[in-house]
Amino acid sequence: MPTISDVARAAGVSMSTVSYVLSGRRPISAETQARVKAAIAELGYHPHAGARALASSRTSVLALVVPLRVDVSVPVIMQFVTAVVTAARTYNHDVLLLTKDEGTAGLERVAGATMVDALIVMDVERDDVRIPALGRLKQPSVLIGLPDDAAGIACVDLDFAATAAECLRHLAGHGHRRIALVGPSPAVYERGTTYASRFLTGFTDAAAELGLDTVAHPCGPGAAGVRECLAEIDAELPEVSALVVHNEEALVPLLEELRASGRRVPEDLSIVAVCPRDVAVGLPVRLTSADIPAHDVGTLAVETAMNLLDGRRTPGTRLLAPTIVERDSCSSRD
Amino acid sequence: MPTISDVARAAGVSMSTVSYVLSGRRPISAETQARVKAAIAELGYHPHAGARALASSRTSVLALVVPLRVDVSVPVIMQFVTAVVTAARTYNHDVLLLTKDEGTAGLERVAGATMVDALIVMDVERDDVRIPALGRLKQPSVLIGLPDDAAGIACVDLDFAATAAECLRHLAGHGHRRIALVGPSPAVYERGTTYASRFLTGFTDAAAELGLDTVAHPCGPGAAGVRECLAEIDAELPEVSALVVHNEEALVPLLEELRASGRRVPEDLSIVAVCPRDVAVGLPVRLTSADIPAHDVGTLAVETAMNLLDGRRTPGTRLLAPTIVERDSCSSRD
DNA sequence: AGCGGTCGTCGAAGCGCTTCGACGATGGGG
DNA sequence: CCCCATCGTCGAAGCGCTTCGACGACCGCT
Repeated sequence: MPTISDVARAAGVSMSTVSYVLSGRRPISAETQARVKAAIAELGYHPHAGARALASSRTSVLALVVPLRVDVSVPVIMQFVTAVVTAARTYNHDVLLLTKDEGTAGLERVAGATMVDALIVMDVERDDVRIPALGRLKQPSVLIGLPDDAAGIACVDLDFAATAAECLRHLAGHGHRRIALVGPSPAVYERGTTYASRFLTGFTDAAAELGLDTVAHPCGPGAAGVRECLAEIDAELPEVSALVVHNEEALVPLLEELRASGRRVPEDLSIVAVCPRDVAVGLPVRLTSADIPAHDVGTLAVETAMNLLDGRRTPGTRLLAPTIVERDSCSSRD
Repeated sequence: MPTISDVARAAGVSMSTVSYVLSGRRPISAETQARVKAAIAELGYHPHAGARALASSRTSVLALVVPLRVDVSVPVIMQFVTAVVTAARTYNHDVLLLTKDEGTAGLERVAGATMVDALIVMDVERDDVRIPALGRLKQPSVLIGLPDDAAGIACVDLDFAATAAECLRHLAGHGHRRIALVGPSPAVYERGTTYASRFLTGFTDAAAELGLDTVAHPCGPGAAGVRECLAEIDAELPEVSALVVHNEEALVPLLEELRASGRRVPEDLSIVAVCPRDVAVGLPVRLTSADIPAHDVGTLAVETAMNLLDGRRTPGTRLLAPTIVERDSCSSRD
């Protein structure tokens, strides 16, 4: 492995000159640059990450904390992950993958050891113990999600309250007045994952504002969860004409259950789903959906982290506006 | 951030003593150890990863290369990833996440910069360009998968040929003689992902050996792919009584399509699927399946990497034996 | 002609850790 | 009783890089 001084010797310059060519932090003449770059290419030189980190106290690595045990759909998580990794690479950063189950210790380990420049944390809860821990680190962090007390922390997420309102507005625009929310699994609410409650609040508020008759129910896993949820909805809101489904896992069994019980979508029941586009179009009925912009959120999280690293002040919380895409699961009533 | 010399001063010993307490590479008296550990705890000392890497040329980081664009099911990939991350932590290592689309450059970057101690590479293809590149690195690597020429490289995977044979044996044991393989998407074959061809070869060989009538077809994405695949199977092998499905993505639309066309599982058609357990039990019909042991494979990959790092010789290729779990999708004929 | 200011480059001082050789202090064997 | 191991600890030399201060050379002014 050649070192920077091998390169310097080969190019007939000093180590510092090589370093400045690489970092661009001081002006170097075109000819010198060319000679240095040639030497680098010829020797196949790669700067040693550890040495660089030691001397500069920057690592070019981002930590990404992902949930391991999940009630939220795996493909969605993976979309966030790939968005973050891809975006990080555009800033010449790599991504160190931590799992949520390491809790606070994992954060402290990688931050304390100066393994990363910044942290991006997914799946934050209402009153997440990791938040105070993050505050104590010397590295900046960005949350994907929105805890109760987001003071002083950068947060990025979809605006779930607005999304719920938009779903209702869309259905109301098609003449629906009796609408039910099929929510995430009860476990998600209990854990205090705030996107669930933000969506629910948005749903309830918009329903009141629009003068709609609504009920909301969490929906447990599997066909059994779906059946139970539907039964409760039917009992509490007879002649419901539309469903807002904020639960990806429930989508397949839900459509199956409706089909089995002879209710056609959208003729008998309209559906607006909250899910990534590819899920919406991959089902037997192409669902009208509010997109979960995992890619945008992940990218924005990385950008925010980079701004923080550059000492730029950033808005504390960034909530992305919802987008509804009309497909085949929504009919009009009048 | 306290450094090792702060700790040394606080404990009244030299830096090297602190270092030896931490690494255990030289004997240190119990009293001294206690004093040092107390100082470490009190100061909240964390060794600086970069400095450590520079001095010792070991990073305690593993690179994991995952496929980004996938025809293989995302949850399965995620299972490998979590297995690798979890196993790595038991060896006090962290995981740097690379995506396959960076190709050879990504490997060379992290290896050249000494960011990682070893590499674990998923989704290797028949004649993967990354294999020669891996050979050139100074770090060892472990493949999850099996290329054509696995000489000199550590590989870990499920024994797909044996798995196929086992599936056929299971069905033959239930009296089935006319059996079709629903394979991965054509794209998977074209890309040269060898698990597909290994499975196919195992299927064909075992069919001959058992004297079965079989056909094999790849199965494109979505409901359309399934329909086409089934049509071809029915045309080429009338009165087929069982399906071996080696394609997770096809499972949902396949069951849907069978239901829609009035074929009951398992009364009219038996199915053995190749997929992780949770997928097999999460469908309308609980499928008899050959397990994809993502967790075991991931763990074994990490163990292999650690052995390699310790200079231990390891068997070049480790293929895990299949396990078939009987559920509700297989009926007997006689 | 003399002065200040860029520009391009160099030298050297660390960054925080590991590890090698050395060295007193014990202890056991001949 | 002496010698040689062994044990526990220390000092110092790097590991490969960044960065700060310095310093000629050269420019355009006055």
